[in-house]
Amino acid sequence: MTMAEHPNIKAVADMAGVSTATVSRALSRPEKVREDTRRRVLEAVAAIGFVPNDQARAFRRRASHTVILLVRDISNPFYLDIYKGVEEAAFAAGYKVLMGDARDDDRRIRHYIDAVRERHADGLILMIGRLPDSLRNDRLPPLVVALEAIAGLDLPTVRVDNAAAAFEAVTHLLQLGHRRIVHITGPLGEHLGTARLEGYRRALEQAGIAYDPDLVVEGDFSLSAGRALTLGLLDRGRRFTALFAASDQMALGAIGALKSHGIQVPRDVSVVGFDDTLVAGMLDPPLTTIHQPRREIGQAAMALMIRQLKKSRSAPVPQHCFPTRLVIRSSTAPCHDP
Amino acid sequence: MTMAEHPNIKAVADMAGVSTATVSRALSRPEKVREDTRRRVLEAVAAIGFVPNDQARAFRRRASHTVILLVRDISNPFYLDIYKGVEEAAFAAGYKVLMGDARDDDRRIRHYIDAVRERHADGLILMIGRLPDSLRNDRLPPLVVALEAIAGLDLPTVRVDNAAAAFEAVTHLLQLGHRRIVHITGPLGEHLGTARLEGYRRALEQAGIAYDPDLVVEGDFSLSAGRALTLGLLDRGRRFTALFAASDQMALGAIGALKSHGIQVPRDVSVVGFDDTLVAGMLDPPLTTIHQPRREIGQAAMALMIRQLKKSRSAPVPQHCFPTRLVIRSSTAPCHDP
DNA sequence: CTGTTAGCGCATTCAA
DNA sequence: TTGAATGCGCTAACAG
Repeated sequence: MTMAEHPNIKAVADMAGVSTATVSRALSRPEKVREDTRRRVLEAVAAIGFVPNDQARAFRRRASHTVILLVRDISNPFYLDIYKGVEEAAFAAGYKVLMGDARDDDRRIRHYIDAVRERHADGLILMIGRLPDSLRNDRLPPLVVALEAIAGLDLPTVRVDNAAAAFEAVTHLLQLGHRRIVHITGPLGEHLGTARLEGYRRALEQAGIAYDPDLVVEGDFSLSAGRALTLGLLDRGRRFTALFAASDQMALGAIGALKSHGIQVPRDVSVVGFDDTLVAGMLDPPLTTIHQPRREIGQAAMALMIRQLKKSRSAPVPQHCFPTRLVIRSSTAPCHDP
Repeated sequence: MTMAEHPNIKAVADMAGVSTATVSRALSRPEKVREDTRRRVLEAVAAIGFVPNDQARAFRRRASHTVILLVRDISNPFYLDIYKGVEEAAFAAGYKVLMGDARDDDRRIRHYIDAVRERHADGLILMIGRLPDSLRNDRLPPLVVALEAIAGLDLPTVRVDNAAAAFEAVTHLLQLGHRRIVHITGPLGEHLGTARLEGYRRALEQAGIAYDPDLVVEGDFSLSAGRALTLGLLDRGRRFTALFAASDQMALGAIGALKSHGIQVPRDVSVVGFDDTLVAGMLDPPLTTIHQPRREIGQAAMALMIRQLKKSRSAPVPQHCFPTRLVIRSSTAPCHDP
């Protein structure tokens, strides 16, 4: 007698001398089955080497137990720890995680949203700052937003206080005596960009320093933007003794640009980043930056997702806020400039 | 008349005045359906807002069109470009990619292998160096190995010539006049570790330099290992003018250890890494290292996977070999030591 | 080229 | 507590 390639619930039922319904119950809702029946079923399962076909189960239950984590740009190591947190929470709850790369491309974003309609996934954790207009009118699938905010949409969110974090970063520079502080922002069409800019302004205001638009340039979080914008400032002859970048990547680009002009960090210019990515501590000099508890944020986002999926869209929209922390390393120093 | 929450193929069939089979064909194998019938079906699809339930489709076809990419440690940015390549090839072919974190933990590895038995995925792309013994006897799911090798298993593989790459790296150091060259290896129980060590030995041999076991220490690719092992060598008073680490992470750790002893790179000691990760070029000094075409490797691995899934386990085991390239930056310099 | 029919494997009624 | 029967949505024979 040869064993079936993929024994099914029927084979188990036959061997255990019960019905398929009982096998199904014994496996999915053990409490609804008598002790010794359950034992017999489990023995048959083991004997036959039965593995439930989760594809069929998902089909029947209309739930895939899969969640998509959609990020801006997958090649940013920033997301790795987030993913790790999401994956851990998912793994523990029997969920799988699919990672999606939005690349600021409407077609790709749409594709991942559609994946829920096609039942590949039950919901999405968004780490992007906007949705294509073409989607705004559709009925959206279960969503959780992590570290971002999508204008006009009130969604369950895991966030940090970006303005407060930026305020702390800039205040650190002010306390070191800096007065002419450049800010390379994120995209100003999105919350991440405006909130950090807001913190920058508030810090200056509190210190009684006028806001100088010449010292503020709009970036997009990328290394190349950080480099190009800093070079632009230097070319235009802007004078400054400190620079606050809205991401470590841009801080990195800025440092490269400064070095290429023979400007030393932190001797001539202090630099603060945002994110505390892995590289931040390895740079020369190690970067002062804002740390976010990425792993915990990922876990919380997944927890929110699971909750939403279980409660079938309950009323209150949960907002989970995590603290940030300024990590002071060696890229910032007292201002020597009068 | 209200629209169904999730219109199915039957609704489309009714509206288009055809059978469900025709709708199915019109969508999955358009060439098997007459032009105008197809048009009518597509109109109905659009009118109704029908989205195929891929869960049901996968269930019926017994294929999930999902592949798992199982890596050693997800927090290593090295894998991001690989993932990107895999995802691109998958996206283009209508496949999804699930990323799994092995963490050198048998339970986790087993879990991801089981995911195929449970029909979550059709196969796995492995970037790990071993499988738990408990699995060796089982019938394994479709596998592709990328950049690694699993002892005793002859699997479709995308690889680079690690020995040749290491040979090139060490030869570079030899040409700079170095004679006492440390090698921090990968795990010597696995191919990645032994192959690179082999290249190191061959390079020394060709230069007529005796192999000195005191200069070779076994690491595990991690930053902390690089640091600790280098400190160990220094503590033991080993003298060397160059160091070849089997990963950038370990090179990073080594540089940190050297700096902490006041040893400058590359003035006092030249350092070569392996992988050309993002940080390599940003370090101070920028790291000389071995570059691997990660994105292409990811694409090739996915292509091999798809081929395997389509051809239902054909006979010849494809081996795809990619070239590596020594990227010379500033962490290596001529030897000043006699 | 198209329709009819029959399941895929499982979870869930409804009775017993 | 258990079994018989039903159908999720779709695709794949098989006829016509």
